[in-house]
Amino acid sequence: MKKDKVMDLFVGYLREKVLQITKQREEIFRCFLSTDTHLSVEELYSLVRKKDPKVGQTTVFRTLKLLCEADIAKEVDFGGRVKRYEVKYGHKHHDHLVCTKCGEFIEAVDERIEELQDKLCKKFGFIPF
Amino acid sequence: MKKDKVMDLFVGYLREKVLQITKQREEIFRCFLSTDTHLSVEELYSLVRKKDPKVGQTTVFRTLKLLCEADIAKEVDFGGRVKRYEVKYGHKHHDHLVCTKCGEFIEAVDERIEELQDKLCKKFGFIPF
DNA sequence: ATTGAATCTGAAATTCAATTTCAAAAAGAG
DNA sequence: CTCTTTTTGAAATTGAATTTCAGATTCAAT
Repeated sequence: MKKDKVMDLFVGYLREKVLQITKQREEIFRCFLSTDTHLSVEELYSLVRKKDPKVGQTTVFRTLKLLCEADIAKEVDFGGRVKRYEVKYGHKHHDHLVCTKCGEFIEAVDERIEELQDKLCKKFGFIPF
Repeated sequence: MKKDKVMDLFVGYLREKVLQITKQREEIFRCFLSTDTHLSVEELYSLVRKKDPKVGQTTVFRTLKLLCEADIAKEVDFGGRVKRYEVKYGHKHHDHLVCTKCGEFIEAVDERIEELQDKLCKKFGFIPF
C-alpha cells in the first residue's frame, strides 16, 4: 500500500534531520494522509484531537511544517487568511479554481497548461512548485 | 491620458454607490495608480503619508477595498501573510512566478496559457479573475 | 537501571496584518 | 445656520501564525 511508502519517506526525512519519530508525529501524519481535503492547521488539529485529545495545536503546526519540508505536504493558498495544506506525495502538480465569493474550489489537471507552466518557469529560472 | 479614464471609472463607481469623492480618496487613488508595483496596505499608506501625513491607514485600507470593487485594483496573493494590490484597470490578466524562498516575483503573460485557463474556467463554470 | 544531555511537547504569550469600533470632523440637505 | 448623514482616523479588536519556555520524554552512555 502506498501509505507505507509515504511513511518511509517521513521516517527517512526525520532520520536525516536527526529528529525523533514520536507518537504525536505519527498520529498527525496519519490523520493528515487520511484525508484528501485541503486542511488548515485548525482543521487537522480537530481531527488529531479525536484520536488523541492530548496533542497540542502547536505540535500539529510544527509537524505540518516538517511534512512540507519532507515534500509530503504542500501549502496551498486560497484567497483567505488561513493557510491550507494538501497531500503532495503521489499527486501530480495541478491548479485550483477558487471561487472568490464563497471559497469553493476544484482541482484541475490540464496537461497542456502544465507543460506551458513548466516552460514558463524554465524560461525565467524558476522551478515549478 | 489614461489616468483620467481610470479616475472617471472611480468617480463613476463612487457616484453609483452614493459615496463621496473626498480629498483622501483622491490622494490614495493617485498614489496607488502612480506605482506599478504590488503594494501592501502598509506600503501604500507610507506613500500617501508623504503627500498628506494626516491620512490614516484605515482610510487607505478602505479605499483600496473600494478600488477593488470598482475593478481598478486587484488583490494578489503571493505566499506571504500580507495582501498586495496591483492595478487591474488597463492590465491584461497574467500570472505571477513567485520565489518560495525570497518572495521575488515576475509577471508573465503567456497567451497560450491564458487561453487554456479561460477554457478551463469555462469548463467548470468559473469566471477568470 | 541511572544519569545527564538533548529533544519534544503544549499551554500560554506574542506578533502582526486585517478589520471593526466609535467619537469627532466634514459634507450635504433643507 | 441646523440637522442628518457620511467620512475619517486613532485606538481597540480579532484571528491565525509563530515563538517562548518550563516540564515531559527520549536517547546515549555508563
